[in-house]
Amino acid sequence: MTVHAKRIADSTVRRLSMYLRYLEDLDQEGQTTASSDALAQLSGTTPAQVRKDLSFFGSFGKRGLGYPVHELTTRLREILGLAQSWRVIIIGAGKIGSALAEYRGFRQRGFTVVGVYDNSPEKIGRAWGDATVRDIAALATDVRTLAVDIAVLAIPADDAQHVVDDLVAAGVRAILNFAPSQVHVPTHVAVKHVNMAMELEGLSFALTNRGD
Amino acid sequence: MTVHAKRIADSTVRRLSMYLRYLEDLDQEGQTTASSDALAQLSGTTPAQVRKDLSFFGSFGKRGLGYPVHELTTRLREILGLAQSWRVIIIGAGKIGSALAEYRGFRQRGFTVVGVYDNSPEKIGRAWGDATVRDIAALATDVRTLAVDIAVLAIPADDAQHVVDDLVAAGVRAILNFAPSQVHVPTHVAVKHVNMAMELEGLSFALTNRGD
DNA sequence: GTGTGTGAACGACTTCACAGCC
DNA sequence: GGCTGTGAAGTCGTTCACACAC
Repeated sequence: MTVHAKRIADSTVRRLSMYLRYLEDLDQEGQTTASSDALAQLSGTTPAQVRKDLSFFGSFGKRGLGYPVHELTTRLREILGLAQSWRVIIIGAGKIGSALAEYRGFRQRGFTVVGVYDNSPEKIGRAWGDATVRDIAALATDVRTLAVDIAVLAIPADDAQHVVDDLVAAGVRAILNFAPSQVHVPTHVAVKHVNMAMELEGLSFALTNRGD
Repeated sequence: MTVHAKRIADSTVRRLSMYLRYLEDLDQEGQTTASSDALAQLSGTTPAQVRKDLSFFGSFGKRGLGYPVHELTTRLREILGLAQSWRVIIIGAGKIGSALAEYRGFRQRGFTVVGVYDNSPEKIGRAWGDATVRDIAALATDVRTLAVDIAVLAIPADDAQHVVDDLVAAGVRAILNFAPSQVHVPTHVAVKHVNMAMELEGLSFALTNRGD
């Protein structure tokens, strides 16, 4: 299963994620089919792109009709690995972490927070949602006992690489990094960066060079 | 000034932003020059990429030596439009917005929060950092009087397009969208998306298809 | 010798365009 | 008639490799 001849591009996966979101909406609205054109308009891409993206994984559509909404929704969940539940820890008991944990879609999509960590004595031991903030020193052992799949880093940039090294050593294979710094990992570890500052600077650049 | 023959790629701008971050560090450490190789290693890219990125804007380096750290730092700030201060409003007085406003780099880079908005009666009127949460209904007029450059959207996906339309009508030309939905804007408006759910799903995909 | 600047080669993603099927 | 699936063509970004400057 999920044997791909080609490596799937990052951009494709991102779009699949977006298609899924809109398909869920359509499904709830009772739509039974959706054309590549409709999906494209919703997700801000082109019909050809939608068809190409989906074609990497099979032929889900019916010519002359479009794609079966409910079926494709299920299929996309499988493809994205959302048919199962992922065990997530959040490192850094600050605003970002709690914004994430609070986010409805987070649980809805099968991500479960199984631990929250911080290095500040003031925060350790405090209640945090359903969980209790634990000492970051416990990470190495907890990663194994909690069977952690994904670690979310919401800590200062200077600490990021150090913590990542510990996580990787402990066996974590997926990291979502909110710290505004590049982290280095072995090839078998997947890392995604969310860098608000960078996006903001992208806007700054756009505003500055708008007149060209 | 800033007359570019070519359109600068988004990926290039993102890397410039990263180079700047590391150059600032190097500058503070007292480093006077940095090679493309050094910058590449810090930012997780290649030396050729660094040189190419910078070459779009001029010849800053000295052959055999590298790039002058302080000078390049200043130059990159100018290029990215960070030499000036940008006036930012945050829409949605929740965790995400406050995480952003709290972030040190935010102010440091010249982004100033000039207003915070929400539609919840419970939140309107409350203090929020230095500001007071205002009614989202005041947006249209405030955008002009406050001379807003950038609007940050930290509201539910369903409300995003509606608010964006209002913002665009009021003259905002740069939007940072944290809502997990695509928003449609005229071409003269710059939009960046930060979608945590999408990144997380990218990791889910990677974990699911790791064995390939 | 060391490291930049850059055209040329390469590779990857996107768009086109049309055959095929409903 | 409408819409998918997909090779082919096109476009855009990255990597190479080397002349050139310090």
